[in-house]
Amino acid sequence: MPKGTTKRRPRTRAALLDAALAVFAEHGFQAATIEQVCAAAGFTRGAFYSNFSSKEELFLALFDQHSKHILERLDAALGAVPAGELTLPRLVELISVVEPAERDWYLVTTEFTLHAIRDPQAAWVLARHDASLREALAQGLTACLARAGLALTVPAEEVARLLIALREGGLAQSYVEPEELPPGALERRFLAPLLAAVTEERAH
Amino acid sequence: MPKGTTKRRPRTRAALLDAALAVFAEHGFQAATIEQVCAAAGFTRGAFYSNFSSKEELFLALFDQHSKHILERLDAALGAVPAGELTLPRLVELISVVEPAERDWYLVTTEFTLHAIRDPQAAWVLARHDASLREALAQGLTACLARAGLALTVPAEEVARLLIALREGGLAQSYVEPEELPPGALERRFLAPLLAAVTEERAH
DNA sequence: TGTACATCAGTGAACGCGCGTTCACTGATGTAC
DNA sequence: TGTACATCAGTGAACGCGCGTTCACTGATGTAC
Repeated sequence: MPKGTTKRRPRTRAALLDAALAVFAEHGFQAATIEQVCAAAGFTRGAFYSNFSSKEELFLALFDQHSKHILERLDAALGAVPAGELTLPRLVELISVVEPAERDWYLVTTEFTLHAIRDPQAAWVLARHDASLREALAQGLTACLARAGLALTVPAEEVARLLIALREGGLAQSYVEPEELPPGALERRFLAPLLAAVTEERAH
Repeated sequence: MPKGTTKRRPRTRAALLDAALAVFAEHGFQAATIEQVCAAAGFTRGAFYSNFSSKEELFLALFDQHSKHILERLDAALGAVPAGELTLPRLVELISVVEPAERDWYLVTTEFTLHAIRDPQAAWVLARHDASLREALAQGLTACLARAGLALTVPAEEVARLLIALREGGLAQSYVEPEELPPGALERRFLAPLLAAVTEERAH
């Protein structure tokens, strides 16, 4: 007689989350129906309510999953560069990378941001995530620049804010007209002069 | 016997648009109901369908109104600076201004952007607006810098893209946590070094 | 300036559909023996 | 290794409410005389 959750459970939940990402990205949170999510995952609506208490909770869970994912990826990317080989152009390239899957996440997380601007509780959740993302980015950036013999002349966290704003704002333009502005192009063009403007040679 | 439209018509339409901005900003396009818009404007739903063919059309009309408004404001702002008095700090301040009403517009136009990323027809509408905004910004910026004795070293239109990305991305962060990052703060901090990095003294 | 009347503008009840959520049930899982 | 059975997981029909849209009607507008 099963006591806790069975092996199926986490797989079903994961399938629903994957499906939700795709469906929310295609239709938006409000317009997307639970039926669509369940159909995409190969389940019925009952299965959904067995795993999530509401559509809203699904949205939160999806955001939460992304939060963890993006932090891991950032740590991996900024940490995995061989110490000697880090030049400014390589750092720029590192920051400018936009994966294809990013589009769906952009759509969902931007919608979550709008939700957060309207709803204090969601704002708190988003703010906490943003803060840890900024911190990780600030630390990683500082460390990377140090390895390239450079130091920031303004607080790292504010530079992190700038980079995030540039990425988000750039992606908005890119996804509306992908041929006009490929994702990451704005960073590739402006990041080097921009970082140069807020760094100096480090005395060691 | 009235032949064309009466005086009431445009006033009703304007009232509905004003109400729609407020209601869409508060609840989002999908969650907002036509009943809410009509109530806020002081009309019944019938009046709405007498002026707009659908909720979608209202959204488009609202975006269209904003497009015109923002272009006018940009022209006014960049054009109205006394020729002699334009310094880089003043230009930065000019670009960094964020009006209180901007928040509602940010919510509605960002939602429209997400819509446009999903829908080619909306994308076309948005792209046309963005293009004229970029052009106006590029021209205005070039002219302003010229008056300050400076010239851009990269295409003005790409700098315009950068400024727009920075503003949109910055506003997203500001509106989630207004106390942490006041609207326009990112521009005020980074615009001067950034512009300095992409301009040079003009030989004349 | 007033009045009649054709047209325009807005009213509000009704329709109908779609979707979030519930619930009684069936099948799957996995432990105990 | 098999089997019984308690619990867990997912099924799918039904509910009910809310909202976009329609439409027959009433009141407002403004021109003609």
